[in-house]
Amino acid sequence: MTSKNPDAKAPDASRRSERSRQAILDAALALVGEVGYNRLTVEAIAARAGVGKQTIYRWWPSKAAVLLDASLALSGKAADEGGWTGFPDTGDLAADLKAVMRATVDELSDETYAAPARALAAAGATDPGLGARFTEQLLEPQLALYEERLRSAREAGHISPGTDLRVAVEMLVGPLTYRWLLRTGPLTHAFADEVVDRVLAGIAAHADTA
Amino acid sequence: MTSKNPDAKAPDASRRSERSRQAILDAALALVGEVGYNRLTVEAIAARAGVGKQTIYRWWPSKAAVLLDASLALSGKAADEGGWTGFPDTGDLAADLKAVMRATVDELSDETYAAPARALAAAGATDPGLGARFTEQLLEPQLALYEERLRSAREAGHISPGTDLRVAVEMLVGPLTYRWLLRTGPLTHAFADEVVDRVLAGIAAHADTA
Amino acid sequence: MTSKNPDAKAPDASRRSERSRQAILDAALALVGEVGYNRLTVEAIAARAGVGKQTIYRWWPSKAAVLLDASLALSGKAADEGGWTGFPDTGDLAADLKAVMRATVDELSDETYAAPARALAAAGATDPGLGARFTEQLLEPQLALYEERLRSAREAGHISPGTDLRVAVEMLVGPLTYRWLLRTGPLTHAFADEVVDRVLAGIAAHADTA
Amino acid sequence: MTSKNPDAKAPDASRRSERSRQAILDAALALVGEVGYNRLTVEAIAARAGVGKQTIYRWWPSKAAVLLDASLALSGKAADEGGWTGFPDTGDLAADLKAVMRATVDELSDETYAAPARALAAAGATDPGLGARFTEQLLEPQLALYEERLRSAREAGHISPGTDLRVAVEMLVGPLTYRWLLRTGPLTHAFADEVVDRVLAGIAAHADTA
DNA sequence: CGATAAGCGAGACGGTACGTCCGGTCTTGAT
DNA sequence: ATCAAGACCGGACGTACCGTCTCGCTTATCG
Repeated sequence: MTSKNPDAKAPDASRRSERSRQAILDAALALVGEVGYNRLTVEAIAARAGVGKQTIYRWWPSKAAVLLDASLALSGKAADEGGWTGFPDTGDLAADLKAVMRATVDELSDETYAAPARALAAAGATDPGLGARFTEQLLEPQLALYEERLRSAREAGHISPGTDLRVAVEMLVGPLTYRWLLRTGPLTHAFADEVVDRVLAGIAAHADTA
Repeated sequence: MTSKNPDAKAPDASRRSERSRQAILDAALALVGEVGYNRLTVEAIAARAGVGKQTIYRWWPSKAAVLLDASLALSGKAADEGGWTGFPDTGDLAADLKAVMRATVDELSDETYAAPARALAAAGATDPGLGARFTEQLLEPQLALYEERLRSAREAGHISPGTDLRVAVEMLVGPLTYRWLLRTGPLTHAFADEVVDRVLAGIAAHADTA
Repeated sequence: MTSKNPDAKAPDASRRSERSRQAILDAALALVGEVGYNRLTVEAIAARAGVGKQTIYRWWPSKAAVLLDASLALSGKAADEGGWTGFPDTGDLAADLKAVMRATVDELSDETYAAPARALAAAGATDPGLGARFTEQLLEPQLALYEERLRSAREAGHISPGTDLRVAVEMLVGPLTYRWLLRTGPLTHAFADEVVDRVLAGIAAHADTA
Repeated sequence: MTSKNPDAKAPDASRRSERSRQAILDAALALVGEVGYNRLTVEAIAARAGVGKQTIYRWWPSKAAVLLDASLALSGKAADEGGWTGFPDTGDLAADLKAVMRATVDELSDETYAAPARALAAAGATDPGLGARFTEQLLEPQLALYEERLRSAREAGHISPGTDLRVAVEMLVGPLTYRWLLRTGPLTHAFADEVVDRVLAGIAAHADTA
């Protein structure tokens, strides 16, 4: 009789109220922006959404899960609207990476997007289950795009063939995320550019030929 | 110019009970290891420490602040016992960095140390005030050691004279911290070594001379 | 026109749990007998009743109010069980009054009944709002019975037609209550009889005919 | 090791600070008037009096005891100032009793005097130990004056020689106190007069001669 | 006449209870 | 069967006071 009770009656998703689902996700995003994650409560989400608390608990296990779904919806909508078909690939790896990293800096500086993201990252650090979903559903798709671009560059011979692409990706986004979460310094385009330049220098093709 | 209530009577620190202070910090560390940060309560800390709740609220504004002080004390004690006088400087920069980064990997893999640290990093991400103290008091001293070692290397001509040391430091610890907090992959010595090698390649002296 | 906060959401009384209501009243009576009014706490009532504190605060403003309702229920039950249809009226006024007053003396000497009553009287003396409810709901019904009996006697010509019945009633119960609350002397049947005799002498029919 | 520890060092009364004693009693009276007995706290008394809490606990066992002493001092001062040498004895018993009872009505209607008195009566009803002191030290002296006056009347043949003086006294003050504490009706001179007349009629000399 | 011990103002301390908030479950009536 | 509404049990919150316990600091005897 654990929390993930296999006997639990799974709610019938086909009867789910789409209206309520949307209202809950909207309310969660609005409230996390207003009061922050720590003061965000399921009760307030329900009240704001005009929904019974049970309707939230029926479909999500925690406020963090609600917020994660809300963020997924948000990023999905952003992708649709922005017409993002993928990572730019102009042939100039440094330029492409800088363009994306600068856009990321801008996004992380906009508290509308950043507040829920920060909250989820923080909650995920403490709650492994949530963290797994967060990483898998929000982070990985992004990382995969980076990785794909780097793979293309490696095949083009622009970076060393022995480069571990996964490590390279994390060397790019790691420092950015570090500054963003831990606020050890200003999150600027210059910082992003510098990281890109140094990482590329570290994995450059000539590095192995030397 | 207090942060919250200018009318608040500041308690008289000279009368503070050292016995209670220690008991509270010990209890906080013990409990965060047992139940995790989310289930950690001020009430439980007080009970475990054999202390009135007010004695906690008198000296700390939140459980996060207690945990920060506890971590500071812990790292202070670790430094004392470990006889750490600073960063190793054998002349071999890569080896020195790898030694420290591997030690960090080990520490972050030991949940005894990692649980409170993760909790604080997460709480700090959400609470700027706390985050500032966390970064300043726990993180910066570590970063400063890295920076100093890199400065020494730069002066010795082992890395490019134009290197922004601060950025270099964050390129080292950023990816590590990223994996640790977001669990995007296993936190291994190999990963640490790879990061060190790639970063050093990126800031190597010959990079500019080439 | 609520007494305190016009914004307060009134709870929906139709959904109230009768089981909880009963458990709370029972627990309150039991506890006031065990530890006395001063050491009676809302927390203990809730614990004993197996109820959340909020369920008490939702329906009552204070422990005194709980105790008042508990006493009302108790006196209601006593009236039901005792088959009390009203004041005795045998035609012998003195005998009837003595019977009732002696019964009152017995009741007030039984701490089971007396403890909550004393507590309520005391709390009511200090808290006008509570006092009004106490007087109106517990005391007045009793006084009305006395008054009715005296009216019947006045109509029968057994007491002076000019007698202020209200004052007469309070001359009967006042001294009794005085001894009970202030413990200026033993509360005995003899005392009750003496008061009845003296008061009747003071309002006797011949007093005006003389 | 009970609360009345015989080993307890009795404080040395000869060293007691009269200034503090007065300040405490004054503060207690002032505060009980401002916030009522229930919200009166030892801490507030100490703060208002500019006194350490221990100085209160050293000399009194509870806030009720402080208030009792304060009331004693107050009634003592009132007696001094009023030049009250005792009960009036003009030879007209009814007139004398009415004069005193009317004065009592006036006093009980003045919340300055009434608030602490009501609080003490209420506290005494619930706390036997305090009640005993209250009755003995504040009430009995008053009752004794009544009793003395009635004895004088009995010796003068104005009331029946068989009258139980103690009961007679309580028949006079009981109804008054009852109305005052339980607020069953307005506390007026007319009420006092009516009670005096009826009681005297009940214990009149001719009552036995008839 | 200087030590020494009391009372004293101040307030930190271990506790208990307060009244509130919210988590997560359950019940009711409407759709 | 889901939903809006919200009562319910439980538990933690942060606060207010309780009564005890040091702290230095006057006093005010007494050796």
